[in-house]
Amino acid sequence: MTTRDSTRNRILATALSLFNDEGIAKTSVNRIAADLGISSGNLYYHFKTKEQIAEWLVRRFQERIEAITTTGSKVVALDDLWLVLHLALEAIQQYRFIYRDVDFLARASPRIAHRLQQITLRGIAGTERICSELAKADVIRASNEDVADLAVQMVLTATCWYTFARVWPAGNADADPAGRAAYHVLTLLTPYLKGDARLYMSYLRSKYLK
Amino acid sequence: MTTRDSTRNRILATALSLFNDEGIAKTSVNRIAADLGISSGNLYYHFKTKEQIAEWLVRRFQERIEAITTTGSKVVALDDLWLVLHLALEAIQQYRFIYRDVDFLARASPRIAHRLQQITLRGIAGTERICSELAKADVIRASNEDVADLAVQMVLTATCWYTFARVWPAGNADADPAGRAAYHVLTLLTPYLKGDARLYMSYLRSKYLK
DNA sequence: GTCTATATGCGGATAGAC
DNA sequence: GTCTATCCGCATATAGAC
Repeated sequence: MTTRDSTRNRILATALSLFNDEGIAKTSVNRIAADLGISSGNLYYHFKTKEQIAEWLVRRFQERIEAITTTGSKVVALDDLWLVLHLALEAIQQYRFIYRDVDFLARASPRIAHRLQQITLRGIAGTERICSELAKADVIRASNEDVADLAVQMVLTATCWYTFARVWPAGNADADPAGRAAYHVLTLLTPYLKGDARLYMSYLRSKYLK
Repeated sequence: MTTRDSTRNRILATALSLFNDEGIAKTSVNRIAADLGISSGNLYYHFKTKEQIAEWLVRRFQERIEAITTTGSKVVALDDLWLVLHLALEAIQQYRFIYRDVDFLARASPRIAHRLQQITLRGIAGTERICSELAKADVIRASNEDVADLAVQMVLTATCWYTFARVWPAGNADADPAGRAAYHVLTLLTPYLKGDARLYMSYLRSKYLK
């Protein structure tokens, strides 16, 4: 690993942290450099613009999300969905600036906008696949149409959760935010659940709603 | 009406339009003044800061939303919910900068953050009331717990819809965006619907999904 | 109420030395 | 690769004339 790679990564790490904590709009390139202890001239050597930094972070997020949603393991129980959801929501939380500042990002660069749309479409497709496997495994009872609607709703909830939590006081204070978020996404399945899957949901409810 | 009020209102109108079109972060006070054809000095006479402009817009939004959700008319059919939803989503669309830049706004001022939380809580409470009336009227079959979850999901979807549509290609291109959004919120009720309410949903589906 | 003029500072970005 | 120095432009905000 060359020194150059290392600095690049440290820039990305510091930027991610600042973007998450202060918001992209309020984070200046100078600030990133200062926090990292390097000169802004040096930073500009590695990234020509702030948008370029953001784009690389989005790219990393995409890789991570797609690694999660394309694991081809079989889905036969609610727990399998729970795991995937949890991993995805952890990633979303670690890169939470993305969905908090979606509008800013999409405006800043058409390439980022396109990448975000890709992520959404693949997320919905992956979720749809998982749900229809759950239907096949008799965990839920749902038509193809139901499953399609469900997948959209689940992805919407997952991606918007941390933003929504900001305006819903009951939604944030929590030791395990990703778990709480995953619970809320799973709640969408409630009316479709069959048999013991209902019991599992009750267990999750008791765990996440005090 | 004095001249002062008129200018104030024109500032708010221009600011709203620019916030919606360009985003708050990218809209400078100078730009608002320029678009309006007044000097920035004049604008500062009316509003000390950009946040103050935003706060007044949020206040107006709140008044409008609360006027919608506190209309005490009886809810006996899906159509009653449809109307309320449509009005709320039209308001959300007209003030769409609010939920697009929620994070920015909440950071900019604790008072705005608090106001947004108020709006959310009252929105959820109002939605819950409507849903339980629908249950009483036998339009849907849902427990109190179901209704509580449902209300949160509906408000989340309604408030985040226009943001989500930005990353979901299938969600935006539409002649009647508020109608489309309302349809998606109503979809959450699908599994709970009884009897002819199902037919009504089918009708909406055919109308909004081509 | 409204304007012009201006102070002040910060963020983005580059040049050139080491 | 990294630093220092620096330029440019824009945004916020104020002072004072009309």
